[in-house]
Amino acid sequence: MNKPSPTDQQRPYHHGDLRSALLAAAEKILETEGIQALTLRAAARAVGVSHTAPQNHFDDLTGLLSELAAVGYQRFSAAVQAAAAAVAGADMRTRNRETGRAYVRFARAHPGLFALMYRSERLDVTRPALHAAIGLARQALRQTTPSSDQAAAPPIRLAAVGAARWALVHGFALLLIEGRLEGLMKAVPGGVDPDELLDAVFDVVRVSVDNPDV
Amino acid sequence: MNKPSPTDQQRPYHHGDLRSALLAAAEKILETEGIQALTLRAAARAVGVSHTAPQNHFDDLTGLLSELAAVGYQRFSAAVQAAAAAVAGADMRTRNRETGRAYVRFARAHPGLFALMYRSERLDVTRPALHAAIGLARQALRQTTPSSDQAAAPPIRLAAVGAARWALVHGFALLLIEGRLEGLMKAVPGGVDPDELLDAVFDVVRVSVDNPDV
DNA sequence: GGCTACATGTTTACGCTGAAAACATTTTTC
DNA sequence: GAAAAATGTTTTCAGCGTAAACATGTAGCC
Repeated sequence: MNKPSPTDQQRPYHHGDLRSALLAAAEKILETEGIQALTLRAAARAVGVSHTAPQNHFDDLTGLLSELAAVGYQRFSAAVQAAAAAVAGADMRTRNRETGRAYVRFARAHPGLFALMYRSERLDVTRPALHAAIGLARQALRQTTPSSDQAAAPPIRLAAVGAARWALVHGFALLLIEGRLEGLMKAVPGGVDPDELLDAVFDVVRVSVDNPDV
Repeated sequence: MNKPSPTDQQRPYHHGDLRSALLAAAEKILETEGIQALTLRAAARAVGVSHTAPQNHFDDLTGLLSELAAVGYQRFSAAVQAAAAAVAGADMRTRNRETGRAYVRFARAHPGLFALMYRSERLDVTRPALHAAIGLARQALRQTTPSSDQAAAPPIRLAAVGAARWALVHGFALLLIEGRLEGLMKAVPGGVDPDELLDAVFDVVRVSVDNPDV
């Protein structure tokens, strides 16, 4: 009805790349204002589009969050893989430490995104993009624990090694970004930063299929 | 205005113990329908009270969630402490394993509550009840890692031991209740249940201030 | 070139939610 | 026994997710 006035010629009816713009805006909101502020309408507002426009690209809020999580998993996989590649020749202990560092580094750099990625109640894992991205991440992580040196251990022990490494790093990352390690870190005379603490954790932990303990 | 008719004499104007009733209803909703269904109004409906009545006891939604989390921390502390007490005489490795089992057992028994307890964006940690309950839990966990045998190790190593144990068990619990360990568990021929996997994790992990590795 | 299908945005509308404000009913306190 | 406080209710408002109807631009097809 309204013909475009000279001042709003800038904005054509079609955005051009609304999907990407919405994802970028959503990530920004997630990292600056928290996940409770990340709404469909807020993302639409940030891009300057009507509040139902996102539905065309993501169906509903779960869709937007899932696609955003998929982006997160892709970046996460790339980061882990790059870290693993950088120490490809080293022994397994070094490789695991380096990928663990990358894991925690990612969580610290994108705390909101990382938390979203592991908040399954808001995600739809059957979405193709998310499903694929999670598979990619799984693959990136698994390649770092090939246990090529300890081939024929009991399967449950191999599974336990994988679970232990994952749990250790994942738990550390989550506790860290939730601020739960603050007390522990401040209790050390002189203070410790997260990187130092993580290194110390690696120094203090041994994960092996042939653990001599019982 | 309306005098009570014979049929609703049952419900006096004052509930009697609305606060407790709301907390119980909230927990039930949390565990059966998930955290996104846990609203002030839903809790009020479940108890059969006006939708603003909860405000008198919890101010707002953050208040309700925080008080519920406090209840969770209290129960959690009791469970961990009971587990520790049951093996009070044993060596440290046994004590840590047993408290770790209790940690994971609690998370599995109350997955919604456990997730809420570590979802800080919805909680107000300055609430006295929650603050106190978290302190209690910290204390219950700390008493299991006194490292009485390794007294004079570098402080950062002691901190790392605590962080490592916590991260390992916490990460395991979270990955487990989010279903992220399903693949790992199914990959083991014959199948594994979470308890077995956790035991295997403990078998495979060694945490010590004097780790000989480097 | 023109016409039709489709993709992409907008407007409108509805029910749910959190929350504040004004009010009603008990209980407690002095 | 009256005043004050605690506890519930009713009313109201704005923000949210989502569906439906509609508008506008794009792309394929003849």
